[in-house]
Amino acid sequence: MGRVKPSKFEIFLNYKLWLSSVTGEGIIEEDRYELLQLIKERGSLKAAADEMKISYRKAWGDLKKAEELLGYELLVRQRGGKDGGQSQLTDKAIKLLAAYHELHVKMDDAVENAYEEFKKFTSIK
Amino acid sequence: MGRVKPSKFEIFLNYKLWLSSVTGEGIIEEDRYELLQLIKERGSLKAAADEMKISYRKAWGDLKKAEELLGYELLVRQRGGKDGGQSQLTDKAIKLLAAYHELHVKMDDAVENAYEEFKKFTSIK
DNA sequence: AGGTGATATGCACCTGTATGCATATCGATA
DNA sequence: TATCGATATGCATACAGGTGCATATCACCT
Repeated sequence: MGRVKPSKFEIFLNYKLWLSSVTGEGIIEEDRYELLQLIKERGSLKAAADEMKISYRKAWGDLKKAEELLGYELLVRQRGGKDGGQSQLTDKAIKLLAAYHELHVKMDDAVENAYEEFKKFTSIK
Repeated sequence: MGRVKPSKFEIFLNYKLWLSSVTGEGIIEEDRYELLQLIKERGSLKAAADEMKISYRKAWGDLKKAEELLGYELLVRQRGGKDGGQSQLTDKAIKLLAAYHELHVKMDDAVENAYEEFKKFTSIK
């Protein structure tokens, strides 16, 4: 979520950006982006969920739904083995993350600009 | 809520913009903007709520909370009278709406641009 | 072969938010 | 001054999404 605080005013300007299916169901938004990012770093869904302090149950369910909506896999999962298992991002997932990030950066800029406009409003009062 | 559909791809790009208090509590977002807009046109909170198909109870509660967070009134209410009563927007409310709208227009542009970036992603596939 | 720890998934519960319902207040007009 | 319809507000219920818990599966390592 983006956030800007116009000075001298107790109003904050926020925005949320997300990718969705035709039906409007969310695929990737702020939290899922972070979750995927953490999985990429930790190589584990559980570790990522723990870090984000959300239940593994939810993290898993969210990703499953996202994959279902996208029609392709976001994770390469491995069960069993030395450490019990692990998960990595697929190439598509990595590209999707990059695209989302790109979008977010652009939106941040836009909000920053819009903020100027808002300051005018606050000065009119 | 803004929405753009990158062609040839079943993914939609959405965003939501809202003003909030320091604590993050929402003051004005899409729905409340529309509600206020309708009140402006109809001169009635009830009529606006009906039109939006939300309960009067909720509409009323939402506005009350918004006013509370802003620290000033959004509506000039009148109870009783010929038609039972009516509501109009205060000057501040009108300015706030205009400011919000301005922000939204800017964001729409930004999304439109970001959309180009996203198309690149979809072509990589 | 058994232990271990992450992935996989159903289900019951919990909690915050919306909806509905009930009721009070108010004031111009008939 | 009685009526009517919108504003005002409490409260109980309905509902959705998240959390926790339980349980199964899997495969490397000792």
